[in-house]
Amino acid sequence: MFSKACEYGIKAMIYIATQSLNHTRVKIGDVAKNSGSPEAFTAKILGLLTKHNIVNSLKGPYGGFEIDLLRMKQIKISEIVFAIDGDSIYNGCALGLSECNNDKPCPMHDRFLKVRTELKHMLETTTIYELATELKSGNSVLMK
Amino acid sequence: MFSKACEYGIKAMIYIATQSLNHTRVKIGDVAKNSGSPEAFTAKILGLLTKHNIVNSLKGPYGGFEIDLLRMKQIKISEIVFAIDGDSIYNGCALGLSECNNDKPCPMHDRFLKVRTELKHMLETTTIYELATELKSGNSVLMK
DNA sequence: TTTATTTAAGATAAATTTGTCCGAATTAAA
DNA sequence: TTTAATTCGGACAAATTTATCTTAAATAAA
Repeated sequence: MFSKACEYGIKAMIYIATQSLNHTRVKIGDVAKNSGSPEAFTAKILGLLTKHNIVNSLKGPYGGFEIDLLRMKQIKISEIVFAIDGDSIYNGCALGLSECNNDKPCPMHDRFLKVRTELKHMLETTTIYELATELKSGNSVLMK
Repeated sequence: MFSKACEYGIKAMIYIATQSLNHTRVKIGDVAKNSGSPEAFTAKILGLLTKHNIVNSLKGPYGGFEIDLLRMKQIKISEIVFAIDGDSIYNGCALGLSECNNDKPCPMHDRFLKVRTELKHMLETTTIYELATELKSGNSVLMK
């Protein structure tokens, strides 16, 4: 469904958020370790998210990643997915047609639209804050 | 969402079905041309679907691919997806955790389950026959 | 039986995604 | 100002997916 890059990005964001709730800034090594993702690859993805102002980074000693509380309540999972995977998940045709719309739909268009609308709605109404608080309270886990 | 292999497989099946409705057996070249997919790759995927008894093939002159009418009404899109992409789309965790379930859910588990259940239901209730008749009647198109 | 036509199967190649490595830039503290 | 710790950026490498090519096997017709 999502690319690996996207999975790592979301997991990293959730972990950083849980730590930011404690006012703790985290280094990339911590992020990788606590989200069960490869460090160098996760670093690259966080660089991308930093550029998109989805997460905040500071270089040097005592540096690392953080998300401020206000921002954390605004950021929807859809923004992370969009920054990493683009809009293919929202607009791509199920059968890969480059032009697939209500006028000239692929055979699965209508049926697929319903599923995707629900997916989109879910991603657009779920915040990093929600997922982070649920994780923190032990209602979910980040690692297998 | 689906792999390219899966997209090609579904499109090929729909096209073959429209021709089988006319009692016309089709060669791989026709399939590729009329479904807008690469010929050799589509051939390989149809080989896989043939092994799974999802489509019927005949070698030699006047050979090609066909689906009999009865079978066409039984085959669900889910079977094609499963034959090509496996069950990852149904069982894979949104965040890639190897063990993600109700007991130890990833942070997106519940929200994702809802979307996936709908996707699964859609794939399990749509037959090749339905998609082929809709295509044949001009309600949809296979090529951009 | 020979020939032409078709799918089958496996080797190979190209493209994309996933992943690592290393040096540069930044910055806090000594 | 020097040093150490950190992210940043780009080159590189590995793995997977996508795609092609070539030869074999099957089969219908002449």
